[in-house]
Amino acid sequence: MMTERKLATLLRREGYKVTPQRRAILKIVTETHDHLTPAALYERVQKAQPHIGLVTIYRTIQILEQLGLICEMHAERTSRSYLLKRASEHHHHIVCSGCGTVTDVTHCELEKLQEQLAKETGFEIDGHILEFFGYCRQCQRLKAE
Amino acid sequence: MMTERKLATLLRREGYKVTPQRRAILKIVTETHDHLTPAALYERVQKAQPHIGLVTIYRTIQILEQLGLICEMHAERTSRSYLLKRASEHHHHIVCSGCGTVTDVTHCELEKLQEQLAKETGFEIDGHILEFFGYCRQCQRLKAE
DNA sequence: ATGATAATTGATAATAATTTTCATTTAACC
DNA sequence: GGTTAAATGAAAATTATTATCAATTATCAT
Repeated sequence: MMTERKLATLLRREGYKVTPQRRAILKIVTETHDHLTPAALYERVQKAQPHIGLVTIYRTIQILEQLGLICEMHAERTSRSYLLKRASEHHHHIVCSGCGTVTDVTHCELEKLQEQLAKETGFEIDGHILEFFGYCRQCQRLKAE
Repeated sequence: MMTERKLATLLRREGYKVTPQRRAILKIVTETHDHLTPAALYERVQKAQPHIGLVTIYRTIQILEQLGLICEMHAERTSRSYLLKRASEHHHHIVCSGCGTVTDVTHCELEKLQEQLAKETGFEIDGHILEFFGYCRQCQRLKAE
């Protein structure tokens, strides 16, 4: 499991400083199971670090993304949103439209389809994005009420 | 094949007026094979309608999207981008990272996977987004040079 | 064809998301 | 503890998108 401490070590190893602001961000990111926009992350981090600036959030997100430690979601449109990369292999997400909880889908069987499509279309296919959305158990109950 | 004229008829049928501005937008959208951001569409439409406002582009895109006549792309992040919906059924796209050309993938076999995932995770899965990216034949050649 | 009417347009301003700049502060290393 | 390069935050700049509103215009019934 990825913890704040492990992420901090990874950052340090890459030459980044581990500041209290960054530590607070790492804490939130490792503890949450849903995807967060920069603004949402900012709001949560402020509780621990009231004087943090939104810019710091943006900058830290950028670093974490470059190091492949967080994933960007694709289904959201108004703002970007991110979540901790829990699975190290290639994987996809199921996102709850109700609460934003994200579950990983680690068995991806699109490579065959991808090869077939490459033959059919002449494209050299480098990758794909795939995301499922719907309602998690809890939100299904809430909807039913 | 979808033409400017057919789209215009559909708009009129839905109670929308077909203005010269909209006609110019429809023309570009039906003639291009890549996805366009509002700004890119604006730039192209201006050649035919120099006095058109960017707002009109946004508004027309919104109508076309509501009527299901264009698709929004998911891979782009800085701005939204759209393309004519050529296949009426559920389908996906292969996008060229070089030139932006989009090819439809009309055989989607994710329903089974989706059912399986629903069982495994307890999610009620409503849908998915899937997009492939890589290089089209022409851009492969250009890269090779 | 013409005129009435409601929708559309475009200029402008407002809002939202993201990035840049730069002087000040600070984590990491010795 | 001191040095140094990186990080921070305030503020401004940029980019994307949406809202407002007076002037214009496509459509439809004549």
